Amino acid sequence: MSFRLNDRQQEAVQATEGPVLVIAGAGSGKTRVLTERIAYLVQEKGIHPYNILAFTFTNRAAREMRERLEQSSPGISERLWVGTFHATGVKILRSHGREIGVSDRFTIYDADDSLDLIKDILSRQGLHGQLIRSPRAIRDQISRWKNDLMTPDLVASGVTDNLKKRIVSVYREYERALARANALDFDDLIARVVELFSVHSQAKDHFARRFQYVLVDEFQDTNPIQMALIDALASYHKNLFVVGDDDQSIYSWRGAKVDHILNFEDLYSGTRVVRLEQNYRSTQMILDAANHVIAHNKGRKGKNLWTDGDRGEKVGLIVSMDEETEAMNMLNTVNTLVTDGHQLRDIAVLYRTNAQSRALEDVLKLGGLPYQIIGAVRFYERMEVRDILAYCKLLVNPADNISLKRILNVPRRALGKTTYENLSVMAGKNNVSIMEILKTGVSGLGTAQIKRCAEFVKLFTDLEGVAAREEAPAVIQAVLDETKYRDYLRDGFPDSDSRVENVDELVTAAEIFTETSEDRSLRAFLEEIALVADIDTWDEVQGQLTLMTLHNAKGLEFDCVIIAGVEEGLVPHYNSLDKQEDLEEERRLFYVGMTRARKRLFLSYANMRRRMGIIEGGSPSRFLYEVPEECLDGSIASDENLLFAETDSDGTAGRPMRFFEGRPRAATQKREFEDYSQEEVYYTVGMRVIHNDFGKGVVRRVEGAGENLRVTVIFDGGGERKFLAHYAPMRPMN
DNA sequence: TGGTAGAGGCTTTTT
DNA sequence: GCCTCTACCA
Repeated sequence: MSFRLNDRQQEAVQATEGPVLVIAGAGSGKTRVLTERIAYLVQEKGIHPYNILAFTFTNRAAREMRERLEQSSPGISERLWVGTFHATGVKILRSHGREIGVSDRFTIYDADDSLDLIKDILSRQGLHGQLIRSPRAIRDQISRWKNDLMTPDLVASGVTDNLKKRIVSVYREYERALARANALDFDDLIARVVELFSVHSQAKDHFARRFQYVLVDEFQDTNPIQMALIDALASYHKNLFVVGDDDQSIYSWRGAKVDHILNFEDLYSGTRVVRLEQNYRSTQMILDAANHVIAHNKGRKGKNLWTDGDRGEKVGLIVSMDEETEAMNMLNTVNTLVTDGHQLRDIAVLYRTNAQSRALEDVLKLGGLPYQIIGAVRFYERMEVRDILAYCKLLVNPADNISLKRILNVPRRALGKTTYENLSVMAGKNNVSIMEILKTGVSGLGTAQIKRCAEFVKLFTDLEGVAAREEAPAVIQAVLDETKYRDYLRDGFPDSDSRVENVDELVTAAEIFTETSEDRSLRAFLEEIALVADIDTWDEVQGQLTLMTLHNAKGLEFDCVIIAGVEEGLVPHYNSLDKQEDLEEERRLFYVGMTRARKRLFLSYANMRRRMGIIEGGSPSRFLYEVPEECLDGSIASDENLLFAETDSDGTAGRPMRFFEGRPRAATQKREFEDYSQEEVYYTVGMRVIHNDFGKGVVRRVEGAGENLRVTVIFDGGGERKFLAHYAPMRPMN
């Protein structure tokens, strides 16, 4: 990037008063604008950092902004509030939560804790298995309601069907259980602040007056509850500065609304709009490719990125037979790039789903290439780490029934399911926590159980003593020692070595935490790790290849980017084929991936892929065809039988828009498929077919082989059906 | 209560 | 294809 700000950037930095909307294209220097603006406010306008609040999307982005500010103006970041919505919510609730009945010792439930709680409620209500939706789906529904500011009462008023009613009752009970356990879930960290502000205007006034300037990064990915928080905080001074790019909105599934950015000017009158379209990151070739792809979206403000830098090399195309071959081809590509003088740490492989990392990982291990995966199996989600953390959470907040449930019988102490259920019922009857029941004396159980419970209470009270005296690392160490947890791992798990390593790693993490934090308590440590995302721990300094999802890559950039699995079914994903909005979000996701690249971009797809254990035929993503041919190095499926046809003339998005005539793969790529029977490749995803009973349709999935070859078809007349291809009166259309 | 085998779900993305 | 949960038996 050039040293001086360009005129647009300058304008954004200096437009300090009133609402400002910055439409910042990928690579247009928005992070720089944000930090320069804060520095400008402090240095030129004499604003105290205490009066400035900035929201970032990740903790990592917050840390980076702090570091940059420290470089240009030392000391500035100390009293400044920069953080994610969630971290900021926690801060506010710790100091003011009491006013709405939130104790300052509340526990944060992450997504898995929430899930455990929902399962607990379902089994208590005897609903397990009765609700069509899985606990996971119920959790996600509840989360969406919360993010839309819908309380159980509000939801209930509009619900008539029985299934929904039952889900609402789970929602209601979920909220009660959270309150009883003195716990807040992720969504509460924001929602409860909004509640606080609406119930206690003094609290709202306090913060609204304090924050003279509010800045929001990645504004396109804010959801209604976050918007409500922003609006409240900026309500007094009205100096709201938001930066975003509607083309990079990729979190609608988390409740984010692009409308917030599209309608910002209507929401805040007198908004000044600044557009940043000059790109300082990528070559013109990469920008051309990306611009053409995103131009296919209808719901956007429209922009065109340009650079006065190099034209650059064409976008590489990697075509492979299956995912293993794809992985090997990518390894080769990476090796070539390294030979060309690129560093491993400047190369990233991006993919749509975490599951795709597996094949890659295997090959990279074989190839001896150092790599780091962001987000595959999260450290803090590992079973053994969660066990120890459950002990810790319980020590900080004994009312946390879900954590108690997790560890009551871990390691084994003969306090199993039945005992837990009995205790749970007793606690419910007396309206106290399960720990309370345990401590005040258990009745109605056998003498053996009563004795075991007493032993558990003794163990826990001892640990409480340690927790009262010691800092986080010592407490965790005590938990490990006194529960003999390492022995439990060694005795019962074949892979105990890495598990023991993980719990030791947790102690190390706590030690590192105490070295850098003022508050060294266990509570502070738990709070810190509850909010870390995988991307926050990413270490870009090491000489390693980086692997991550397209979502995780938001806000990052690399010299070289390889996007894997650019296929129908992955990008765009199966679950997003049916609705136009979903499809456009997939396109934005692909666009985000493309625009991460500074110098070299590679797009890769495979003709076959194993998905959930089943081999499926894949076809190149429709998005690939949206990249201009002159930008591509190589051509997509050099297959003469490949036909181009738009099947969505009626506006129904979601049907693959291209199809193969006849049996292209079997006929022309026979050599590659010698190992497979012809039937396996006879139907391909995206192929047009005609069925005697149901008429015309499009193949959505192909699974199995031979007589078991199953084909899922979406029919033009609506409806999706699965057939055994061998027996169904169906054939490909010509 | 604990162990095991089999069933069933899952894999879209995450603070 | 893998992981988690459940049901059933010891």
